Amino acid sequence: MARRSEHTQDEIRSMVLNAAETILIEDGLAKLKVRNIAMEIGYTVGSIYMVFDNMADLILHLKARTLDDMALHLQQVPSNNTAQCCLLDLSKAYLNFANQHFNRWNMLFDHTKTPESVTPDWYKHKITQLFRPIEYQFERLTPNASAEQTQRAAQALWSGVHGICCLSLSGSLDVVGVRDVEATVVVLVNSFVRGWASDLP
Amino acid sequence: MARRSEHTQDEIRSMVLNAAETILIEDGLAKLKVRNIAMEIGYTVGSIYMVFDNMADLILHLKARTLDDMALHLQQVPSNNTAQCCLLDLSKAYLNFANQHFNRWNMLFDHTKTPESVTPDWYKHKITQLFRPIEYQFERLTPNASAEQTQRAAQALWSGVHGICCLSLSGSLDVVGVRDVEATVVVLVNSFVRGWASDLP
DNA sequence: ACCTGAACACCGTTCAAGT
DNA sequence: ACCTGAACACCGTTCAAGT
Repeated sequence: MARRSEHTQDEIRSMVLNAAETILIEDGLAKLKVRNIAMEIGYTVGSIYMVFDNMADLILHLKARTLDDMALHLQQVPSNNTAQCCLLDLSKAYLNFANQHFNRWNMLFDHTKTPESVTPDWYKHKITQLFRPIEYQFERLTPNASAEQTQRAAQALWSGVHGICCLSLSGSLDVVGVRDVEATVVVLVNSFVRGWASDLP
Repeated sequence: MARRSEHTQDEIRSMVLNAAETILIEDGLAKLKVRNIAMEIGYTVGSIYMVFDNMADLILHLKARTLDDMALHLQQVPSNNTAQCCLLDLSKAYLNFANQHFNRWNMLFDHTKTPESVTPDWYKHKITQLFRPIEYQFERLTPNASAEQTQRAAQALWSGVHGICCLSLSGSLDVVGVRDVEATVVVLVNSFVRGWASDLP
């Protein structure tokens, strides 16, 4: 046994990542097991621990990929409209992404698989970057606001949009479909933006 | 062995529930195991399956308890102030509860332990009731709004507050402490309420 | 050096067997 | 009827042993 050398370590690493992502998308995070992945790529469980520290490490990289895809998704939203309109579109785009890539989006907020381990800085940086488009629109909306105020507004609204997606798509809320969720998001964004702008110079 | 009859089924049931809650509070949901609970109450694992269908069933009842406690916590917020002030206080109370009972609050939004099983109606009803105080304040704020509009506003704001707690307390956001989170919540509530009220008659 | 696969510790759940 | 505890299936992780 052993010593096949059919693939480089880097190749195996991306094979693992791809197989894991496919399982995640199709069956959800709960169904993602080392033995599944190993089976899928034609290696044994031990091989996976050659290229990833453990399951938590693997999942962290799956999360990173998802954050990257989400960032791309948000970057495709036109930013030259009115600020309020852009914020609406960004929020709808977020809801859209969460809905279309439900299992991957859901994974982002599952903290059970990685208990109390410190999230690396490069991962936190990706999250920060995700807030940039929203912050940019708030800078356009209220140019005289301080950087701190802008950042807080972006955090408040973006977290708010996330919260609606969170409660709605997870079925905690009694909302019918995605259109219904979108209507709630629209109410949040419009009211918030109007209220925020009316207070700032 | 067996046939001790030291406790009735109902007694065992509440012993299980209490022991589980203690473990949950002290060590978090990830550390809650059947064998832990059995050890704690001086019975064996099999006994737990006499009084609960399975772990998911037990956790559901832990969630229900937490929702009840949260409802009590929110009911203690004075409701005779201005609507905006009351909504602020309610939001702060929610943040407060999430912070003080972090492990129990966190459990409410962990869907990994109970995969795709239908949430019973009595549980959904508890969630609906949790939105009542917020809806009530929106009724006071904009008396001419339709019931549907009021409900949507309550859902938008309350989900928003939850989203901030969610991202902040879980460390996804780069916020320093609870005071910082509260400031973000204040921004959300104030802006939203002002924007909402300015649009409705 | 690379990879295997058996082994380990630890889960939730079941159920024949005792009293 | 109540409760036990051994057994089962299934996890993530490790590591001595092969090539």
